Amino acid sequence: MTTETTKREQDRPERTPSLMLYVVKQLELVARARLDEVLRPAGLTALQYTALSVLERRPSMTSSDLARASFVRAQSTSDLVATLTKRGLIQRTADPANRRRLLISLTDAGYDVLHEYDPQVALIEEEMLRELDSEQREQFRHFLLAGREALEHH
Amino acid sequence: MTTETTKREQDRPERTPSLMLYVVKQLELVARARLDEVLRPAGLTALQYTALSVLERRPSMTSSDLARASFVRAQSTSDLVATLTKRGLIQRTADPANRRRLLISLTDAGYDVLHEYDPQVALIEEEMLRELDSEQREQFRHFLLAGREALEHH
DNA sequence: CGAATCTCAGCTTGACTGAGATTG
DNA sequence: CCAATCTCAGTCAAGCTGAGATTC
Repeated sequence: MTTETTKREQDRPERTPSLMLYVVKQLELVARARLDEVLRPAGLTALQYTALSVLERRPSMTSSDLARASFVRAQSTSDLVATLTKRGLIQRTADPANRRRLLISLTDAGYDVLHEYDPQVALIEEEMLRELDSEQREQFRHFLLAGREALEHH
Repeated sequence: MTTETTKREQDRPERTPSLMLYVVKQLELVARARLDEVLRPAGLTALQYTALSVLERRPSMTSSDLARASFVRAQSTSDLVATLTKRGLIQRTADPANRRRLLISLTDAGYDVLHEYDPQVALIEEEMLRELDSEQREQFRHFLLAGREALEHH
């Protein structure tokens, strides 16, 4: 037991208010839990749903592109891509200009399942922003994007 | 090949600007990557560091409390607690008032390693908030906390 | 040859579920 | 008896590294 050597409370300096880094993490945790809950009937995880919506926004990505957009290694997306391909939600076709690239795109089924959940996902988003007027929402978005930009470039 | 049945771009409605839910996730991803990078020399993950700082803020938690604070099951923290205990960063002592509760607290070593990284963690935080003045930082914090609150209570 | 991409194999972390023991 | 806690065992998801093949 090391109790004898434990600093007493009053020997320890006060800690600053909880880090915003930590609050960001908590918000993401709660949001993902809510997303998973809504998507469970479709047999989709929040990660898979996010991948589909990234693909819709930026069609004709390779899995490497998808990985970079998600800040992970290219190898890590292979299971994800395999699963979504097997379920017929995405399709891969060789890039005619560069045969080592396999371009991924949404199938109609992928497009449909993605938008089937739009209303419920929008509801979660709306709930998160409930207290905020439209000006505050724009500020919030700006703060989040600025933080991401600032940390992204090493 | 399902190319024949793929909807053409112009048949698909425009998608709304990217979800804030998604931007929150990206910010968290980048921030965690930066934290892991800084903590690597200490052999600590961002998760472990976060657990230590939660424990400092709210001493004498049980692993169940810690789990609740992190929105995970109590069983999921067992490896984390075991690892930190083995490394001598936390200690567990029976609650005299309730012998089935094992109270977790930081050891001096845990306290020291936690604060050894304060400056570097504060730098990441500062970098994330670089563009924001103090009023904006308060707003940002408020937005994050309000979002967490709103989503938390189902 | 070098850089980028894709694939395969194996590993690690951190969640999860379920069952059982103990305590209040 | 019930609820909460802790522990153990097994599973699963999603990252990682490393190696090898292919293509530009």
